[in-house]
Amino acid sequence: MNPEIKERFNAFLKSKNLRQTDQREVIFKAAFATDDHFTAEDLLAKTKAIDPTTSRATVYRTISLLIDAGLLREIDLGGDLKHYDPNFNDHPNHAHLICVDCGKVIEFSDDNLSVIEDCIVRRMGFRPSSSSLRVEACCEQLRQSGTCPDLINARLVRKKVPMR
Amino acid sequence: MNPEIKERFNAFLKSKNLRQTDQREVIFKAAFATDDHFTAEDLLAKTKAIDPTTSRATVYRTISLLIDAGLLREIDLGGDLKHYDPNFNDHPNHAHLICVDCGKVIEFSDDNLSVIEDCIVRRMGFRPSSSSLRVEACCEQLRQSGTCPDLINARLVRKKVPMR
DNA sequence: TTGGGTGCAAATCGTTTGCAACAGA
DNA sequence: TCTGTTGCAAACGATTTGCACCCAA
Repeated sequence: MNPEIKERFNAFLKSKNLRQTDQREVIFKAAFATDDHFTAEDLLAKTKAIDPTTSRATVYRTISLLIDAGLLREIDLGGDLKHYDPNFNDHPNHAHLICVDCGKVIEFSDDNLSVIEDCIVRRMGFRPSSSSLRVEACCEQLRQSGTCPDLINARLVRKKVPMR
Repeated sequence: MNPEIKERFNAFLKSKNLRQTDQREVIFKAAFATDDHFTAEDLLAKTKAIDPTTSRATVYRTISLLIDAGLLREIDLGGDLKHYDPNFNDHPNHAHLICVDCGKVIEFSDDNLSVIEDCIVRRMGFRPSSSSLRVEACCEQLRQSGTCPDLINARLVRKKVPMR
């Protein structure tokens, strides 16, 4: 995990006169240990694996802090739960492709796409500040062979496949 | 309002052995009277304006039906409430630009964008089925003149500006 | 010391559901 | 008639909040 992110969190806390607590430390670690996205409940579980005494309320409150600090982003994976993505620090403009067959989530980014999007928005008289793209798609493997390796997990679990 | 959409709804109901009821009629009318997007609560209000006896439960149930029928799409406007967009029938690939200053929502679509997106996803081995793009941006007018005509409505109300 | 932080449990709020009465086909 | 449909109120589930106690600075 990129140590610079932790620096930024500490700086953010200081700038707002907020405190560096053990709980915030643990939740931060849990959130950025991998670049997997997660729900609030996922993060509570990851956190409790490190320190079982951490409360759900504090996890929610810390998620808000991390978002305010610009370190975490809420992403729309199309389900009913909110998902959070800790990977925008390393890949600022990535989008999400969701396999409608197995629920796999694949991150991708493309400069041509970013540039075109930027142009269109500017031509409309705006200055882009953030964008979020989600594509749902079927995998060719399933289409051709009638099966998909991850089909068992379909819909319920949205597994992440990291960027390149 | 495009009368063909109503046909499609009726055909959908028939195909599923579902019934054409007065409530579904009224809710449908309320949803497609304009091409404005709405929340469930918005739709309940629009519906009650026509027939005050319609219940919240039926509105929610009918929204699900309209989505299953492919006539209505859930869209992500970034807030906490789910929004629904009845305008994908006339503009199948449109995206949403949200002004971070006044909350205005502007629909747009662009063929270059659609094509590039399609190419990228296919190159990754998938066949695209649906995509959702939301861009947040600041309006130049605010940046230059320090004011924006709709600033008063900032954040809370997300007003819609229709396509072209 | 002191103002922010925490855990707990209760409250909130959008959405779903069980059920008895109702109504298309 | 036979099912699907409705309204109501209760249930649900994710998230937020009030509060008394706790602790970083």
